[in-house]
Amino acid sequence: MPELPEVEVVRAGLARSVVGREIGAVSARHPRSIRRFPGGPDEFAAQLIGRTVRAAARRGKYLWLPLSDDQVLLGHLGMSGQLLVVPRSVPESPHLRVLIGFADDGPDLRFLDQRTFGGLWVEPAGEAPDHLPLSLTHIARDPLDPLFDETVFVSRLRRRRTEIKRALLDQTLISGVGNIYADEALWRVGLHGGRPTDRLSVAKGRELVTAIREVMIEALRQGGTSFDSLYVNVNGESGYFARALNAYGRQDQPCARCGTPMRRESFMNRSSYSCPGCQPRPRRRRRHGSR
DNA sequence: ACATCCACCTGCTCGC
DNA sequence: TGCGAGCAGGTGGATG
Repeated sequence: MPELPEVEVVRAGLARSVVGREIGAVSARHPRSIRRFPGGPDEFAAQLIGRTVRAAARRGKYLWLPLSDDQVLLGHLGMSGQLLVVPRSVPESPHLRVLIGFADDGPDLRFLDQRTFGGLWVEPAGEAPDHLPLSLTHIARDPLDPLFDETVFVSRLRRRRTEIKRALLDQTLISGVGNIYADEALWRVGLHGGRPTDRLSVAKGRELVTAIREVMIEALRQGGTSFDSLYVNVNGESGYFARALNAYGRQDQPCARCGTPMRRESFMNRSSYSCPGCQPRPRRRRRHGSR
């Protein structure tokens, strides 16, 4: 899926292209894409038509558009979702799931989603300034959020009894990190993802946060990571960070730091990439209570 | 509360 | 060419 940098690219595009516009016709073409909205397609459209988009917000990998009347249009791109801003004359793609038109007859907002893991829904707004809706309160602040509390994150991380990569992918601990940026950040600080969280020093924890933030900011500057046309901005354009990746997808290629061929391991039913030289596997955890 | 696993989908690539 | 297996950037809900 798009991780934080890719979602932020989309949010910025929405801020430029749809804020201030009144929603016109709405058509939900696939019930699965609005499954998180209890009312079904007609009610979904009714909740949107006539309302004006006030802002474009994001937390982690979730996006939302605060609307007039204290409602928000929420979205998650899942593994393959796209939010595109396209002129009405552009033919519909076979993966079009939700079509949102505007009263000004300008470009549509189209939600495309090949695998339908993503979705859109409408919900009452939360409190200002962000209007974070209730369904997102379990999502932790992300490392680019000015209110992200690094000290709290590191201490929660060290209280966990799990592996560091699992923890990074847990959106209730830190949001926005997915499989690519977890591997990139772990490579940068020389940690294997299997290292136990409760034996990480505070200093190393802070280093890790810095690495996550740095790799995300660099990716953002390059428009995000795109291996194919699935991950694009609202204008359908790919980002260029894929060429700057040091870990993800680099199995058997030399480590950019030490030259050792990179390894690929299976983890949580997905792939993890790391350097055997810079990121040694942890020794087996000592039994609890032993010394 | 916390930790872990799996279902939910489509489409592409690879080996036979 | 065809076919099955394996793989893909995520999450919520069910289970311990």
